[in-house]
Amino acid sequence: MELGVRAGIDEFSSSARINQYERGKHMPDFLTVCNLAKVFGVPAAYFYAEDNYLAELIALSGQLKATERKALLNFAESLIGATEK
Amino acid sequence: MELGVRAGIDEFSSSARINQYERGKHMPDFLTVCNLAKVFGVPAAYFYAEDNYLAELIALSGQLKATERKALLNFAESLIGATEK
DNA sequence: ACGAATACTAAGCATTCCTTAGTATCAGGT
DNA sequence: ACCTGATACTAAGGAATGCTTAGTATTCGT
Repeated sequence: MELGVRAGIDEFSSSARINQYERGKHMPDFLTVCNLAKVFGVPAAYFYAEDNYLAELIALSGQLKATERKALLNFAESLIGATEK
Repeated sequence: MELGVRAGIDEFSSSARINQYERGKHMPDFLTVCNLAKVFGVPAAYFYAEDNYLAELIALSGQLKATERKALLNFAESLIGATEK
């Protein structure tokens, strides 16, 4: 199952490119990252998260409806408020 | 006060580069994004957020301690669980 | 109004990614 | 076991992008 093709990459270069990404030889440009993100059903920012915690949070937030996202944001703000001062 | 210099960019090219980024003529490479993120005190993923909501969430999560981040993640999971099925 | 410092821009250089072509590896059929 | 086709992987060069340089424009303080 060719991942890259589903992200809109030409089928003749998809294999090579995905392999280069996996080996860390190259990073995909931002457009490609966005397309891959669509395939995985996560926000593009997911791929730039510096740890698994943040990655998970971004992935989850991508599944929320607007009202739930606001609730999550409020909760985050309250956590900040609790410790400062 | 030159922003780019604080992100470790050579002072002779900093002005030009920051300007190119602001005008949208170029995108900074990932290393530069990480350095800018440090300056702003946010995770690098912040700059790849597709809307303000997600950007805010990422920024806030960057300020949390480990235990708080877990709490936030749990809350997000509970929001998902509430709507599915 | 002048000078200095900062903002902005264009053009070419340098770097990075993408494409191509080819090799290697593996699974299924015979 | 052998052949075939499909997929995984890699290297090298071409295409695209960002970075540097140099220069112009603008702003700000005096």
